[in-house]
Formats: sequence, structure tokens, C-alpha cells
Amino acid sequence: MADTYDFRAVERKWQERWEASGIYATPDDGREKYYVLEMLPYPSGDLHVGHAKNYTLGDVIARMTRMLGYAVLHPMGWDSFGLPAENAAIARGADPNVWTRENIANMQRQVRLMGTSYDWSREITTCDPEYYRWNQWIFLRLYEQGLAYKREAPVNWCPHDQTVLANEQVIDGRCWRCDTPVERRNLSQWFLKITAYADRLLAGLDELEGWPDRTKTMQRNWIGRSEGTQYSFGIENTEERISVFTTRVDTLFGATYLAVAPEHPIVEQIVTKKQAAGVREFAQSLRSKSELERTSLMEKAGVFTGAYAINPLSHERIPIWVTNYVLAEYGTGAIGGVPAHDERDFDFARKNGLPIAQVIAKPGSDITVPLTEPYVEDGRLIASGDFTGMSSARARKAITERLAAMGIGEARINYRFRDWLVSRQRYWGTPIPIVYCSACGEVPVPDDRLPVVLPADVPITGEGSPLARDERFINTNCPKCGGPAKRESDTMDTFFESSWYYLRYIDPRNAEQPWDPRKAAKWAPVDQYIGGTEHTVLHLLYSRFFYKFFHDRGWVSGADEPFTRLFHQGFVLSNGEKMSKSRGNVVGIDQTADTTGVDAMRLFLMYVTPPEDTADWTEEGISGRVRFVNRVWRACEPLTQAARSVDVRSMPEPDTPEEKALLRAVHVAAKSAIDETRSRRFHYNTTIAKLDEYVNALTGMVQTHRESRAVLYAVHALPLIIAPFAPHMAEELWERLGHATSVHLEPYLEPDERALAVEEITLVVQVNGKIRARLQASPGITEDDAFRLALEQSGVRAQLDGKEIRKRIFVPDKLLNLVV
RNA sequence: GGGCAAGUGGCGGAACUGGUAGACGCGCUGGAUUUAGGUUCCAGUGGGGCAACCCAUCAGAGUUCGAGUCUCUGCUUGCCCACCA
Repeated sequence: MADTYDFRAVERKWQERWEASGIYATPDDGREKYYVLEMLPYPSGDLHVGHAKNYTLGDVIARMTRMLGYAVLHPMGWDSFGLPAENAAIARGADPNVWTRENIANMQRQVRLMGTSYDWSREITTCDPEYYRWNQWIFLRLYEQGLAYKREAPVNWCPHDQTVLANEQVIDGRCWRCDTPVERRNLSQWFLKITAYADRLLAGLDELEGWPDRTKTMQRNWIGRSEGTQYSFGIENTEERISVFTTRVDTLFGATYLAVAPEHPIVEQIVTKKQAAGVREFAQSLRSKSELERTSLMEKAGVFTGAYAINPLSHERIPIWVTNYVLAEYGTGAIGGVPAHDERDFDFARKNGLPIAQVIAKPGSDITVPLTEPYVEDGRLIASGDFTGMSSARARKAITERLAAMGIGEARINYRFRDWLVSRQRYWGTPIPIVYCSACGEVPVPDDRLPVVLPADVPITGEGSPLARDERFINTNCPKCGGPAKRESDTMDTFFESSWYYLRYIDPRNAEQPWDPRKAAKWAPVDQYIGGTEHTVLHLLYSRFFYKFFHDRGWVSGADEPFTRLFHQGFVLSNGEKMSKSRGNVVGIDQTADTTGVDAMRLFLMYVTPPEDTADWTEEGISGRVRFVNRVWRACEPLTQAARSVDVRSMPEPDTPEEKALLRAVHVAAKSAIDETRSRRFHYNTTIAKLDEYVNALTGMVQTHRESRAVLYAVHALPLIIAPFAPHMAEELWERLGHATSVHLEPYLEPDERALAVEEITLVVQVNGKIRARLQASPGITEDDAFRLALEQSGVRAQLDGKEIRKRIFVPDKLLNLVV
């Protein structure tokens, strides 16, 4: 028996050699490009097998694509700004920079340990001044275009992290990082005008055929486009008007009250003396509540302001209420309450004894019976003045036109999502390159003074903004007038860095610009992006926004979407449970590399489930792949000398059915790997199953057919075929087969039609759809021949039993169905 | 409450376009090798029946010569959104 396979020695040997020889450098020749990218990791510490699944998938795709003849770009870097580094500083006095660099060093080591094929010459680290200077540069370009602006607005404040959050970072009213209920505060903050791209962000989704539908749907819902009408109600005894937005202007005649958000500025002006105390108390009670309490408070409540509005078409006088269910941030912060045709308004009107006036009739019913529940569908208008009798759709148009003619309304599109709040009151991030001068006001830092460097040795306490307290940093001179000025003390949301990093990889050492547009024209966009579902809205939406902006500036060409195809990998459980430090069940990379080997780990992760599904890491499961690795070694290694003489690019003719079957198994496996790659299905679990069959066939023959050309060919082809999955063992066998160059730079094994062809098929014979016989036959057998053979089968004859055959269904090489 | 996805052996899964359900692996059972354990190798492994056969892809209906796959209803699970006017 061959020596047992020493995976530790082999894996270390090849990782060192690949490193030294730089075989994974991105080629820049005439070959077609392919850009494979896994989402930029945050360097939080140790990697576990969950990370390994993500990087293995990307690596298998990169290696397969490389062997299929593409110029593959497969880079790696570190999303290294962010709160964990600061929290480490607060918790144990660590320097965020040192802490981050140590983590990066460790994670980089572990990523290499997984046998990945990254082009490390393109590595980027977002907390490097040479990276974030381009953050600042991009920020200034957005600023010039009016797409970055500062304004005071009610924002989400996390009291634990002591910073504001983007809307996208508030999950169920809680901070996405620390789960603390988020508060509302009125603060002056920097925003990026992502809403200016709303329609293009929506329309672009339709073009993204390589994206999961779920993800596209979630982005559509997040953007939340709704078409409607904005119009205004007059207020009795004043010149003031209140604007409302509605998608159902056809129900206008059914408005029986007007509801406004407590924060609406009009409230102060219109509230009557008598009602003032009650309204103030109501607004106060809401203000002191966290966002979470307010949204989970399903009970609708409100207070009458004492004021009345006038319906612009019916001229009815309706009361104005302050309510908790109208949101200040959406639409105009006020609505016309139509209880008969809206569930929320119905609910509210019932609780507060407000009238319910039906103005839409269900098609086919003329009679108006008192509504027991709101009728929210379209219908035909009743009791609606000139518009009575119209369909809802027609009335929406007609009423909008009437309001427009009166000068008090217009068609309007509203979006649910808000501009992206990008400033953070934290230290470990990119400084926002703006200076405040008492004479010149808000002044952008000129490009030639970038980067605005984040100062070192800043005390971090977790209270307030660290940079705001740092006199060395804050005090500067105005770039315009040279007078004393103050720097912006806020830093950027870390999602800013990750919104464009994939372009920096294309030209990572460019000192003149973030990237050369000519290089981007070649390498962008990313062809295959791989990452978790948690970034469905945040990172993926922001990146799409940035890319469209870059496209508009001419910095990228072609399509205006950054990621042509997107794949969400599933996560990894440990014995059915979520991996966590507190459970003590985290399966680490170092440990796995030492106990089972990296090749076995990679094979297992690709084999256990399709890559999009949740995988379960178990001892038994991984042992199956350890066995496989050893089986391959035992089958191939002893024959590597003998197999040297075989040309792997020229398949031998089989002499026996066994050899034929073996050659077929070889080519079926190769074809599966190629098909899964080209179809972008990536179900390599089925490929590895076919590799099992290949190795099983080979194992059965290596002892008895040592001299067989087919066996030696199968031995020689195996490292070529498993190279993307088990790169170390493949390389070792390849070397022992007498090759001086890397198997990873070889073309993949081309599936041979002769090997894939079968000489005998199994034809299923059914009677009335039930299987009664299986015939061995040559491919291409005719229906008549099949029928004749079928009638000779006793099982078929017994079923026919003299009955009349009414119909014959013949599927060539598959099945014959006789209907009696 | 709304939306989307999914339910196949003891387990992970295969069957991609309606055409041999359960490939491949894990586990389990028996045997061989071994001082023993482990390793390795061989055989078996959805349920029922002596057998011919019958029953099986969450449940029920439908379409079809034929349904794991298509349609409808219900159940279960997972994820996402939840006062967005």
C-alpha cells in the first residue's frame, strides 16, 4: 500500500510554492476577462468554516474559470474601518489601528491557509490613507454635484454606539450592530442623495438577470416607489393649506377627517387654545418613546386639534386630528382620512367616532349597505360630484387633472427610502473632507490636500465624538481664505468604502486617481459576486448607486450595474446549531487545517449541500471527504510513474466495457464541473458525487488493470479534474506525474463526446403509465423495434392480456408507454 | 397581517427541460483483514409481501398516456417586510 497521504506536508509545501511563484497573478493578455469577487470581509479576528465556505466557493469558481481559459481577476482585501476596532479600544485600551492590523495579519494568514488563489498584489485595506483618500475624493465629487449635502433632520440615534445610523441600519427599530432600541434626534448630518437615483436603481433591477429574485424584490420594496397625487386642503379661517399625498385620489370625496403627524409644523399654528394642552401632551408622549415602542404600538390613537380643513372638491368641512399612525418622514406628513376605503383610517375612525362615507362601490353592486369593513379595492365612484360613475382608475386621472387645474395638486411619485445618512460621530473611519470657516462657511478640502489623515493617539471613551475633542485635528486653516477654521469631526459610514472597493482592485496602486477608467473599461463590472443575504439592501444598494454615479461621470463604461451576477451562499452550522463563541462550537480554520486538511474541508463544504443552502458541519460528514482524499491518493499515487507516459489530452480507446465505463466516469465528472460553472448554478455537490463514482471505478481497477492505458489515463486526468476543489493534492499528484508547471495553469479536461456516448440504454416499458419492463437496447432504437421487444416481455404480456392497445407513446432512448 | 421560498429514506442530498424516485455521501447491519480499537476491503440498506407484485416524494383534489416536477386548496417550516397613505 502507498504511504498514507500526508496532507499537512503537502498543503504547506504548495502554499509556500504558490506564494513564491505568484502563479495566481492576474494575466493581462488577450484572453477574455472574468472578475470573481467575494464580499470584502471585516477583519474581526479568526476565520471559521463558515467563512471558508464563502471563500472556497469563490475560489472554485475562480480556479474553474481560469482553467476554462479566462483571464481571471480574483482579489482580496479588508473592510477595516468600523466600530469593533473602537469597541476594542474602549474595552481594553487597544489602539484601533494596531488591533485592526493584527487581525488583518491573522486573517490573511488563514485565508492563504485555505488554499485560495487570490492575486495578493492587489490586496487593499480600507483604513490605509492611500485607500481612504479616494473615499474623500469621491465624496468631494458627490459634493460638487450636489449629491452630498448637510442638513438638519430627524435621524436615528443609537444611544449605545453613540452615533447616528442610516435607515438601512435600523432593523425592527433597533441598531443593526448592538440591537439597542434606536432613538430619534434632530441633528445636522451629512447625506448622500441616493433618492436622486431612485428610478434608475429600480429600472436597473429589471436588467439584472443574474441576481436572485428575492434580492431584487427586497430592493424594490425598500425603494418603495408609489405613484399618486399630492394635493392640498385649505384650513378654515386661515390662508394656510395642508398638503397630503395619496395613491387613491379617487376616494377624495370620502375623506371625513384630516390626519397629521405630531411633528408636522402646521400643528403649532392651527391648534385651538382649547385643544392645545391635549395636543401638546399627546405629541410629548410620543416624542419620549423610542422608535421601537412607537412602531410596535399598533393601537391607533389621536387628538383633535380643534381646527377644520375644507375638502377642495366637495367643500365639506372636516376635522383635523393629530395621530400616531401618520409618519412625519413619509409623503407630506399628513393624509386625508378615508375610513370607508382604507383599513387604517377605518380603524381610527371607529375608535374616535368619526363618520364613514362610502364613495367607491364594488363593481356590480349599486346598493350601498353600511360597511362592516373597509372596501379597499378599486370600483366605481358614488357620491362623488362630477366624478360619480367613473371607474377608480379613470377617476384618479380626472381628479388629479381637476386639482391641477385648480392649482392645488399634481401627480407625484413618492419613494419610501430616504437619502443615505453617511456621517458618523465616531473615530475609526474616513474623515469627511470639509472645513468650516467663519468667513467662507462650508469649504471642501482641495484635492491636492487629500488625504485628510485620521490622527493617531486619540482617546476613545465611547462618549461623544473623539475627533471633535481633538484640538490638533479640529483646528485648521480655511482652504479658501487661509483664516482659522474647524474641520468636520464626523467620519464616514463604513459602507462608503465598500461601495466602490471592487473598482480599486482593478488599479490598486494608482496614486493619481481612484482607478484608471481605461482599466475599468476592461475589468469592470464584477462578473460574479458572492456574499451573504444580509447585504441585500445596504451594501448592494449603495454600490449600485455609486456605480451609476461613476457611470454618469464617465469613470466606468458599459452597463451601469457593478455586479452582473450575484450569488448568496448559505451559512454553516455546527452539529445543527449556530456557531458562536458562547456555545463553544466554532470550528476554526487553523484547527481544521491541522486535523482534517484543507482539501478535505473544501471538498466537504462544496459537497454537503448546494452552496446556497445552509450546511451542517459534523465530524462524520467531514470524515467522508477525508476518506475520499485518501482513496484518491491510494489509487493514483502508486501509478504516477507509470502514468507519466500517458498523454492526458488524448483519450485512449477502451478495450473492455469496464474501461469504457471508467473513461465515461472521467468525462462525466469533468463535464459536470464545467456545466455547473458555465450555468452559474455552482451545484458542485453533484460534481463531487460524480468524482466519487470516478474514483470508485478507478479504485476497483487499479489493482487488477495496472497496465491498462485507460486506467493510467484516468490516473493522469484525476488531478486535472479535482484541481479546483482539492488544489494541493492535485498539484502534488501532477508533479509526481512528471509535470514541471502548475496544474492550476493547465486548461481543464475537455469532455470527449466519444467517452460520454453510451452503447446501451435502458428503455422503460410502461403499460398505462406503470413500469412493466426494462429493455437493454442500442441508442436510437426505433419505436417499432422497441414495441416488438416489449411484446416479448412476460411482464408486459401479462398486463396486455389480449386487451386492445389504444395508444403508444414513445420517447426515444427513454420510454415506451402502451395505453390499453 | 402581507410577500417570497421550501417540504423526497434514519441524516445531508440527487433526479436541471413532466418520462427508471432515492445518484453520491453519512449512518446502520453482516462479513474479511487486524492482538484489539481504528483503518481498509466486500455485501446489504424506503415500506410491505414466499412470490408475481403492491405502496411510497407534507395532506387532499385536478391536468396528463405518464406528476417529486405543472394547477388549485390546506398544513408545516424558513426568510423578508410589517401602520409607507
